[in-house]
Amino acid sequence: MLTIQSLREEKDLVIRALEKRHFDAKDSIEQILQWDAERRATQSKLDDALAKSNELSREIGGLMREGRKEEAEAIKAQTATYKSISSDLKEQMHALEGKIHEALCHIPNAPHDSVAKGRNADDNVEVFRSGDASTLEHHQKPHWDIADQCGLIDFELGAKVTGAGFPFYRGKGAKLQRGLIRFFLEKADDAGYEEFIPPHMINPDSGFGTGQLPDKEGQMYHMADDDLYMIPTAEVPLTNIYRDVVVREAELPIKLCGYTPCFRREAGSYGKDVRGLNRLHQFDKVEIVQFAHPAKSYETLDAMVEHVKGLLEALELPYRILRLCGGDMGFTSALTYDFEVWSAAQERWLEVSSVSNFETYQANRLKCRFKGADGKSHLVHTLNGSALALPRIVAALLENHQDAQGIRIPEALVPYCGFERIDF
RNA sequence: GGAGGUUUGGCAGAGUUGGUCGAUUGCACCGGUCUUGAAAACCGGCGUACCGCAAGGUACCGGGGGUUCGAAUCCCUCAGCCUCCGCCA
Repeated sequence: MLTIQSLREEKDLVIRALEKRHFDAKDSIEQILQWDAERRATQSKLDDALAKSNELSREIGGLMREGRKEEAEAIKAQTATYKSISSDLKEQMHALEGKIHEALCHIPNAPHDSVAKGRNADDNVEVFRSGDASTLEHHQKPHWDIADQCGLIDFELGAKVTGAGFPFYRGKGAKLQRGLIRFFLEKADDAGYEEFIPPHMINPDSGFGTGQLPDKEGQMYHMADDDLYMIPTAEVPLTNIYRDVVVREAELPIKLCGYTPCFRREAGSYGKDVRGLNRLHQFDKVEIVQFAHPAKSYETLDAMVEHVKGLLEALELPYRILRLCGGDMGFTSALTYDFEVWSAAQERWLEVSSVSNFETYQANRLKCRFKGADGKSHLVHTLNGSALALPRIVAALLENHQDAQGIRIPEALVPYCGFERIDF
């Protein structure tokens, strides 16, 4: 969430930035600042009342030690008024803090200067394109037909055992999956990201830390008995490693990566969006996460974008990079680049990665700070990106690299898969 | 799942017959003296957050709640860790 300091210091800037999301924050920010002023005034009064009763208690302590019981009793009588004053003030404080917190939670991150205003995906700005995004003239089969014909992925079996959106990968389909995961992890390792295998369930505190809660509660699978959520992305456990942690400035940037399955309820999706591998309830992803110095986080973002580009180049897939407009950006992000690969048979772009800088928005919730040269604590900037999400990559590989006889595995991937082709 | 123990500042570790305890001490860390430099020794400093222009004040001894004029110290509750038993890949 936004820091109260940023609202105090640069309210107008924040309001103007949020307009790019078509989010009118003016009233709620004014309200928050008013509550904040009340809160501070209340705290002063509360502190005074507590100071007074602490003082009386010390006096009583002194008198009791000296055995002057009656005098002590007399002072005791005075404490009652301060006690009721301070308990009233405490209540007011908590109420105000609660309201401020609640209101802050409902304001999305302020977009970076470079973010366009825009309403939806149509207003995203294409900043880079690579490869030939044309339609295949012959043998163009959508990936679900190929997956079925070659026995790579069994959607019906998944539907029987679990439900729609939980496919089985089998044979070369499973090996391709495993090969891609290894390929992505090795590349992340080469780039200096430390590998983690995190838990696949998280508690509510972690969900709050990265911003899934309370905003996206309905998108996660929830285990009611234990109050745990299935992770929607490795971002959540990886980023929460540094919840309530003060790091040394010299440690930054901290680079983590991890492979996990991801679980999403995808409530409200339908039609061609969910056909085949386009949208699943469980999918595999390698995620990269960085904790960066605020002065350097946009360099870091650029480096992460370059890393993802390198992966897509190696897989020889046509892709483009979009800078998301205000209206299409996630709630917690300040700047997001989406990567989309071309699906030759579907003739559409499929999102395979989203690389974002959250600036201090997550760090403020996480309370992840570093001690600066000035001796003071500062919030870090957090960033993350998919590198990469598997299903749509598999879809694009199957569709774009098909010929009359089958599928060609890109050279870079062959050592990880152990085969060069998948024959029809 | 059952029984017992435990949870204190970056780490280690005092303090639990409630009363100048936000907390002894050691290590680590920072500054200084000494030294050509370093080590050692000695001296000083050293938790976090909030309120306040400041002086200063308030809160925090796993989380939450309670008793009390007053709680790290007592009670309840939840969680983590350790030991034993049970169950189990």
